[in-house]
Amino acid sequence: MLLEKIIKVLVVDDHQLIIDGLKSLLQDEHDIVFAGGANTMQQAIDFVSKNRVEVVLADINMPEGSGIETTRSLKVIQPDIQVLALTMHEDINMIRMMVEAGASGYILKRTNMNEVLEAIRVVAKGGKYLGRDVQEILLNNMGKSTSPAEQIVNLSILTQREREILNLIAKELRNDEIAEKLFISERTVETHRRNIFTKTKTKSIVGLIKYAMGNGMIDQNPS
Amino acid sequence: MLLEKIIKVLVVDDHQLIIDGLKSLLQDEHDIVFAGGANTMQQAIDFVSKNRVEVVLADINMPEGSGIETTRSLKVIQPDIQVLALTMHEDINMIRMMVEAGASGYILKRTNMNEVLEAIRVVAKGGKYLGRDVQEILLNNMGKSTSPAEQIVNLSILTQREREILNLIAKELRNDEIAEKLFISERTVETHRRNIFTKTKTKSIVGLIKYAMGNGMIDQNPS
DNA sequence: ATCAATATCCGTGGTAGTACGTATTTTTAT
DNA sequence: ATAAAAATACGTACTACCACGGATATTGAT
Repeated sequence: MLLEKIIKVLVVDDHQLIIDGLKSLLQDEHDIVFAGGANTMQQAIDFVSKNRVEVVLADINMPEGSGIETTRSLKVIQPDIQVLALTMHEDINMIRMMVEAGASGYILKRTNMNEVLEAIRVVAKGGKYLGRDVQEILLNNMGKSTSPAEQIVNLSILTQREREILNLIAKELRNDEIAEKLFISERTVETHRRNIFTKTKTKSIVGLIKYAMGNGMIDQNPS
Repeated sequence: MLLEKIIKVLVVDDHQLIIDGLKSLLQDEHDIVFAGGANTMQQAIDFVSKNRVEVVLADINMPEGSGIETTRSLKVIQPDIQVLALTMHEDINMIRMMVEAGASGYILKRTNMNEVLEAIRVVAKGGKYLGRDVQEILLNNMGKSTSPAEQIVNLSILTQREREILNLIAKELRNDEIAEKLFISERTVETHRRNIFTKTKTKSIVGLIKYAMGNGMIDQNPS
């Protein structure tokens, strides 16, 4: 192509190794350049504030801060930036929410590099890209949830307090221990707990923990 | 160096993207060659049966089959093979178990590529390598568990039945539902459950699910 | 032949979480 | 200024899970 523009890509992933790997892969392409890497959502926001990039290739399952919020922030800073979500988990709701938040594409880590390159080129031109497997998931789950509107609103994000409590639940604290720690009544903890279940559309702790781990909502570290 | 031998490396990871990334990175090194990639433990075993490799760089948190068993199998097929465990999770017990199973090194995905290359070279020479952060974790957790011997024996692996039940627990079935499904008494399920807790050294479902997800013991897929 | 591991089962009692409904205060957004 | 969202709190009844201690049948290894 004649007037091809070089696509500057920022890679966001909490695993440095993956950044290194993608850097190496992107460097082999003539029309794409690795602009930088970020290990946290905050670093990504900082980078985008100071440097112009066309595409952000971001793992959205990261400990601090959801990919949804970050995507919104990035779009505010640079409205024409294209966010390409990269994730291990094939969560139907997450896909919907990311698209809603302004992501231009969604691909799974199990896809190969060619597809990632294709996706980068498509979104850089302003197009939308959903990985083949993602499309399948979407098709297979058609109608499996209530109307997108209300659902996305509810699911979107837990409040700060709810996050805090979710993390303590994940640390295996009992309700009474959480109550003591936060200087609130055990009843309040119960209420928060119920709201967390409702918002995450989970019905048991098992489901909640899987959801939370899958969405990087809790720190894996024992501490 | 003069008589440097080329190190052939097999990369095992369920995410094709990571294999692609590591391939690209390894290709830049003069003394290392990317021999192949495998997406499952079985593929890895097949590959090693047919091809000679010096080092297996493997993500041990994969859905089907634990990294421990696979490491043992690989060492049986090619006793002088060096297994380098690569993982996201910094689980003290997993580290112990992998080392016990014959792994030559253990590094976290959040380390950078230089360390990975260093690790590959060290283990290829027959040395042992533990990532800096892994060493820290080991130091910080000194004495936090009982004598290694008994612990590893107990922890090693769940029985088939226990795995089965663990998976049903992870699917959010209640004890009575599991009992019904497996045509056994609810009491039996409770007993298995107790044994699973004991073996995994977890004390609550929350801990158990985190452990199981971290060690790839359960299928993430909803199905 | 015997031991260890696995898988099965029971009782009894205790505890933590769950469902449901309701309500007040504080903060935030318009 | 007013409405909506968030955080706080209570009661009552119910259920699932957990702790403990025991028991038996089956299998496989030595």
